[in-house]
Amino acid sequence: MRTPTELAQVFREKQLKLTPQRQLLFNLLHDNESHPTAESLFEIASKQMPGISLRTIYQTLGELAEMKELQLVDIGNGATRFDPNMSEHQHFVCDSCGAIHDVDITSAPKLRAGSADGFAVEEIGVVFRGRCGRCNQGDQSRQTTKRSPGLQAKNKAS
Amino acid sequence: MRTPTELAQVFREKQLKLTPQRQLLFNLLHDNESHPTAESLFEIASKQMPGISLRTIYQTLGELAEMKELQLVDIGNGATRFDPNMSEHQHFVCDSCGAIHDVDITSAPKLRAGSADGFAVEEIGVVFRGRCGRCNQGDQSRQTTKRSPGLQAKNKAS
DNA sequence: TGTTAGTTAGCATGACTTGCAAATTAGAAA
DNA sequence: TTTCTAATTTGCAAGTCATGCTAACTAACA
Ligand SMILES: [Mn+2]
Ligand SMILES: [Mn+2]
Ligand SMILES: [Zn+2]
Ligand SMILES: [Zn+2]
Repeated sequence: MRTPTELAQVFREKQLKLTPQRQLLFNLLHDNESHPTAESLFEIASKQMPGISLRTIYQTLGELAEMKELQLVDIGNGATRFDPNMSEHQHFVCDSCGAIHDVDITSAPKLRAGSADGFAVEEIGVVFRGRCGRCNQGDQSRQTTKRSPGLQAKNKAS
Repeated sequence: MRTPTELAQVFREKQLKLTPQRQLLFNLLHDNESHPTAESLFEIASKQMPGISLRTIYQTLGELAEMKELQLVDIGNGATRFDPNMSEHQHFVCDSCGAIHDVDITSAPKLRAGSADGFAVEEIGVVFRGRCGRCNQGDQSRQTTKRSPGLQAKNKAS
């Protein structure tokens, strides 16, 4: 994603208003590597701008995504994560703490879906799952990421 | 996924009842390569067994998943897809017709997340997107897969 | 055939998003 | 600076997908 200043320029050119809500989000997202959810951004934004609407967060995130200023990262479970880092990279999701880390697949050559099958691949999404370094060592801390609650219901610890 | 007969055996051993609902699903899922949603299975099942509950479909699918008899395929958008094919393979999702096809990555060597970062990768999910052979040629048929409706709202065709 | 633990069916509830319309406001013109 | 208006923000309803809960039901076995 571009800098808040650059984005302001882009918005002006498209006769989109430079509202304080938008500017705040530009700032919160710039260089943000936490892969936040709309909800988490809402909480943070609310501190600096009490009263801002969650609806507006979704709205703005959607606009930025449409403008290719950020990408949506779908990790299967839970809310969509937003990523201002548009460079080609993949993600590692920690099943323990829920954190998402960027992963650059330098080694693995470009994947190719069998074009022989007639598929026109436009996008490839890769998500690694496991436990991050911190969660790996030490405590078996409480699981944050809920993996299909129901599917584990039967494990009744009696 | 194993055959309906084999599954019956497994269920008996685990003192799980062999209900007609379960048997029906065993049959509908066996060798099913359509990557159905719970809803689509429900519709088909309803024809052979009017009155069957969608809740039961979800319930049974969850159990089978827990038993590693089928896997959940998350394509980001829409409902979860269920896949009785447990062999290691990836998926291609057609953005035009929504169909999901199996893809065997023979060429691409095993991906590895930088273990140097201390990540313990347990699972890798890969989803290819694009247009399938049929949708690629001929008509630019109506899009079935809805990609973030809101994000395209602004494209007002006036 | 009776007994009972395992299942099903319905409906409520929850998580995450989007639709909608009234109220508000940024930005340009007067 | 005041006025004007199209763009935006809000709050709330509604939608989609999935799970929680529990009364009614039944497969399986003695
Ligand atoms: Mn990222
Ligand atoms: Mn498959
Ligand atoms: Zn972690
Ligand atoms: Zn297609």
